[in-house]
Amino acid sequence: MNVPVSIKEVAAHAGVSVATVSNVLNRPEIVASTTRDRVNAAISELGFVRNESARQLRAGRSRTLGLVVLDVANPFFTDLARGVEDEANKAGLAVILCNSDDQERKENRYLDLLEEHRVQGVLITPVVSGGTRLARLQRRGTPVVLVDSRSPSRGQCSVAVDDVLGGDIAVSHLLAAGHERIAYVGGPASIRQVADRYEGALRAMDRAGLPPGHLQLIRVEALNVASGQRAGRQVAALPSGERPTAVFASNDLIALGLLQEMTRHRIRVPEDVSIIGYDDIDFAAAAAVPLTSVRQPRQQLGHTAARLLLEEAEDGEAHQHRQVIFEPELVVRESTTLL
Amino acid sequence: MNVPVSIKEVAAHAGVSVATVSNVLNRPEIVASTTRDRVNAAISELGFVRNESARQLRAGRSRTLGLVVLDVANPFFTDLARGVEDEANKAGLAVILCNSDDQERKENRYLDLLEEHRVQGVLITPVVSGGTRLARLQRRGTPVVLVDSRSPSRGQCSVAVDDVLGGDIAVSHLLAAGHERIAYVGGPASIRQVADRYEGALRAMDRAGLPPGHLQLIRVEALNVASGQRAGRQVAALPSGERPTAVFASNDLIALGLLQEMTRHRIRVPEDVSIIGYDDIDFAAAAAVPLTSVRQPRQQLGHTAARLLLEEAEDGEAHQHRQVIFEPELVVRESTTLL
DNA sequence: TGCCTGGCTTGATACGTTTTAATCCGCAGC
DNA sequence: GCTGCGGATTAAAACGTATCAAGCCAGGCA
Repeated sequence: MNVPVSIKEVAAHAGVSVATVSNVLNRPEIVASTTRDRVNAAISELGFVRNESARQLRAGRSRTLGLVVLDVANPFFTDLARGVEDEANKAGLAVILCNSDDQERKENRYLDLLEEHRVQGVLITPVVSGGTRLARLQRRGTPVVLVDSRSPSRGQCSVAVDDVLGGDIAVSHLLAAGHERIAYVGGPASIRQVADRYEGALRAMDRAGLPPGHLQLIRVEALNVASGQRAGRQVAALPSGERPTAVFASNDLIALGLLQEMTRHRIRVPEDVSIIGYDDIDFAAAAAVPLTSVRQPRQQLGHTAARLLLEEAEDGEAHQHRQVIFEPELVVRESTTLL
Repeated sequence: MNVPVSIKEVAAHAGVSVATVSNVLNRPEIVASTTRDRVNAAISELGFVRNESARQLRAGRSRTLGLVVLDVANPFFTDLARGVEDEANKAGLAVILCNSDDQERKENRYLDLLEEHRVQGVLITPVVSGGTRLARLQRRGTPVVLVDSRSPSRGQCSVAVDDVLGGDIAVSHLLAAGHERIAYVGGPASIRQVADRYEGALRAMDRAGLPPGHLQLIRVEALNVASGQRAGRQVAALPSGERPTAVFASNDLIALGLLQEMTRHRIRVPEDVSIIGYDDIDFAAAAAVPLTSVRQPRQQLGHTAARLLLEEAEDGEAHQHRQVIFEPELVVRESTTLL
């Protein structure tokens, strides 16, 4: 039983033609019930399993879709993936999850692979924004939806969260609590999310009548816990008179790193320093000092992106590209307090 | 350019036969260099992309492999997936990552899907151990490697970590630090990992001359942060004379939940209660009190599993199944201390 | 000149499925 | 008895690729 059985053998075994077997599989209602039963019996007796490759070849396109993320280890992306998966499953599609690891080379390799698989479409948070490979893929007819990144050209669908607003919300919360000496810990400026949140932070400062220079900027080289720790050591090293009373971290991983370093240096959170993160990943609530954070609708982001993609795959040429933008939401926990 | 171009059009454009084009793609060395150049020119000019479905149909099997995990949101599994991915990529294979979510129904659905895709093999941490669907899949010729779970029957390859030893190591560490009132927070007993770590813990107690009843057992219903918090509330509710001086959590997510709850109740870690986790996920080191934990070689687990699978896919009938067992390793940080 | 050799190239076939158009057959209506 | 109809079935073609056996041709040898 080591060699898979084909529709042909099922047909022979049931004494019908292959077309009938195929009909039983795809439009059971048009075949007479006695024949149907006979075919089904043959199928389970022989252990027949459809060959997806053959179906795809015939259909001209596959029943899968590609999702390319920057970092599978970041809970933000696994939650997003979860949303995509739900929606895809509902439509009977499988998801190929690819991890570009922030490297353009890996991203390109995966895009090639997905194109060879003739996926119905690609959901991607691109490493760089003007990628030629991605444009080419799309030009050749594969629907592409940008995830957590806005389309510059309106030539494609995209799903994102308003990060400027998010930055504004975060800093407004700190200002409302009486903080004025505030620092922003941002990753590489090339990452749009980082830049937007900074812009939002400045907007909030401005509205409060504070000059932009007033917001202290601490740069880190990546959006992970280790970088947050390094930033934390910088903050801890400041004399307490110059130390910010509140820190806005550009994501929760950074915030967790900061928090750990504060604790290690016996700087109390939130009494000495308030910390606010971004994303509201599950670990944020579970931190030793539960993190105040700006929540992004992660799963919904995934849902929506997948739905847009399916829509586009359905509509074909007639498709109207859409740019969906969600609003983030403040979640107050214990890591921030009144000054 | 919306309809993909096939090998046939490339052939026409280059003035050769389809066989030659195929040769250029698969065995370039056997075709004359001038022809090769002409074909390559045609390929890039027309924007030809191989059709993977057709290749697979012809080859009889796909160039992908399936990985089914219990919980993508658990960093243990994403790290493992990373290891699998590395190894698979090296062999030119893509990975379909499936999330069974601890539900047998979803697991079965994914197994069907993978079989229809004619994957080269399946790597799986099964929801239940005696699954008939899995056995059937294997009987029909798809190589299966059990991941983080030992094969009961030796009828298949498996990769696991010695969890009994891990439990022993954890509790021995606590005993050596002078703790005697120790609690074990375990998930559902049906999960092998949970049971094995418990057994190891008892073994260490026994060696130290302590009766099994001495190890306090706290059951939780799942291996996640929320369950850890619930366990933490139980522990905090005990009068301090009866409260364990050390807690061994069956994984890091539980330990993080415990830690948070201790902090909330002003029970100091490690001064009042030592906590040791299991897995050593990245968040363990980044917790506000960096967690002592029992490290599993997660990526290596993935590497090895993938390699075993590829071996089996290669060897065919002649394959000798292997059971690989890794040893866990103690990582001491700040959440445990001398009594 | 005829034959062989070896390097390249190619025609034909198969992989497993779906779908279209055609066929078959029993039966009602005239 | 013939026609037409409609439901059930089927033969055949197509999807794009890889491979095998066969073919072609230039050049070397007898």
